[in-house]
Amino acid sequence: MKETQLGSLLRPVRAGNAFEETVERLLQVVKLGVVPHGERLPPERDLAVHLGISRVTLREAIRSLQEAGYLDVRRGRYGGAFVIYRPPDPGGGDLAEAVNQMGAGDLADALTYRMAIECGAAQILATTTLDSAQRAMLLRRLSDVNEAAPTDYRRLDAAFHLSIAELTGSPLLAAACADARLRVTDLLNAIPVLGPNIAHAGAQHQAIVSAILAGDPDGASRAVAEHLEGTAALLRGFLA
Amino acid sequence: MKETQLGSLLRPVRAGNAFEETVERLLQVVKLGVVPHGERLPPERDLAVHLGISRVTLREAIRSLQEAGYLDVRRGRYGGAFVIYRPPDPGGGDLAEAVNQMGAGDLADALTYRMAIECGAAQILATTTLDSAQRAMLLRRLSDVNEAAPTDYRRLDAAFHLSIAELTGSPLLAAACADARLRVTDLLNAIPVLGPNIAHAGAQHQAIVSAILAGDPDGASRAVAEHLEGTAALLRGFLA
DNA sequence: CTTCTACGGTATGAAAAAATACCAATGAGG
DNA sequence: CCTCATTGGTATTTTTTCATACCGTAGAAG
Repeated sequence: MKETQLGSLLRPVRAGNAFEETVERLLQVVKLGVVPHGERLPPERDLAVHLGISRVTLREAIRSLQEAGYLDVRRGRYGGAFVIYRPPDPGGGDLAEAVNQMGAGDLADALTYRMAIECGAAQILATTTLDSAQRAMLLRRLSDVNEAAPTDYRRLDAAFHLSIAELTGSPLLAAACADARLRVTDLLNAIPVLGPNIAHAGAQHQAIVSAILAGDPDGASRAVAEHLEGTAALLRGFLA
Repeated sequence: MKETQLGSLLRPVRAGNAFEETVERLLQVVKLGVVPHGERLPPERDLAVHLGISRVTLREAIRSLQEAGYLDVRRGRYGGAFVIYRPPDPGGGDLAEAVNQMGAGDLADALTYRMAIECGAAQILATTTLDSAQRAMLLRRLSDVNEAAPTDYRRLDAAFHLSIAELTGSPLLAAACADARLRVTDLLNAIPVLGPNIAHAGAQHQAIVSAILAGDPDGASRAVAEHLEGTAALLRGFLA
């Protein structure tokens, strides 16, 4: 009984070594399309500072991503680490395989976590008074994703969801939201991007934004819950 | 515009060195009263495994807490690291000082984060069908905190809040909830535990549990929001 | 076609952290 | 009392990570 609480606090101080964590982080930046195909990552020195690691460790991580075919690293001025990864076929991959690569418990955990974070974020944003720039940003992200080509859909969808957390002004919340999304990226990428689904998701995105702008926390939260429950149910279905 | 999103993902891979993080973690276990006065921490070897660090690093952290007067370490069988820390006077400390030790931005961040996480967790728990053991646990935690002596109040309050996240069954969410609480522990400890406040909080705790058991997500979320908003407003008031 | 400079590439020594093995003390139980 | 299992204490080596300084390259600008 007290053991549960100890477990929540005495969890690992660090997920792995600096190298592995860095590879993972960069990989997700690439897979999420935050730095899209053809673009380059920030210079090594800057990146190392932002990630809070030494340049040596960062370089090891970059090299492993280079060898894995995600990055093209060029030297000289105007050089850098260019993303050559292309998001998987929007037609979808082997979802069952992707789901089973992750443990059943881990999947449920990730889905619950994401649901809580994103509902909470939307709810908070709906209670906040947004200035015009913030409203513009939100609407911009909404139209971006709802007008996206299939190839860019996942990337812009992620950007939209993340924007909600970022607009709350809480870096902690934004980080948690990014983290939650990262845990299901591979699974989402395996789901085909189909017209009807996009249209449905688009309406839900619109509902989320409307509730936020209307200052309706319950509505915003419920809209997010409905939106996420769709994919969550789909993913859970592949556990059996 | 894209810079914000990069910032959310290219944040530091690790908060500090292993030693500092370990000290911080253990300190919060002690301050939160998860291991109460007189009890002992798990054996070093177990602890090191749970925290994912080497025993050497763990021992350095323990020694610094020992020197700081939080722990009494005894050797031999039935020995261990015993907590000798006593929670601060429930009469409250210097709140203004505690608030100003933390940056204004950090405080707002922490409060927003906590609000989102706890609202989300309560909401999710309210949509879950709880078995009898889970209901019993929730009610137990509720009565624990609502019947607590002033000395134990903060500890049992923390346990109650954390239980909500734990009962969702998501370790990630539980960890996030613990983390959110830890960020405001020092501030809460500086707030005097007064009769009227306890009574008020008790009613709110009751409302939260009722909404959860009634399967009312919006109500649960709103109850949590109201509960947290009280202390949040108080803390924010000390920023000026 | 030279220069300038922002980038990646390399080398080296120090520090932090981990892995491993072993020592020492304590106190309950026989 | 003595035993012995469990716990903290110590020492040593290896691996990882960091800090710093410096080298090499490309390509735009002149």
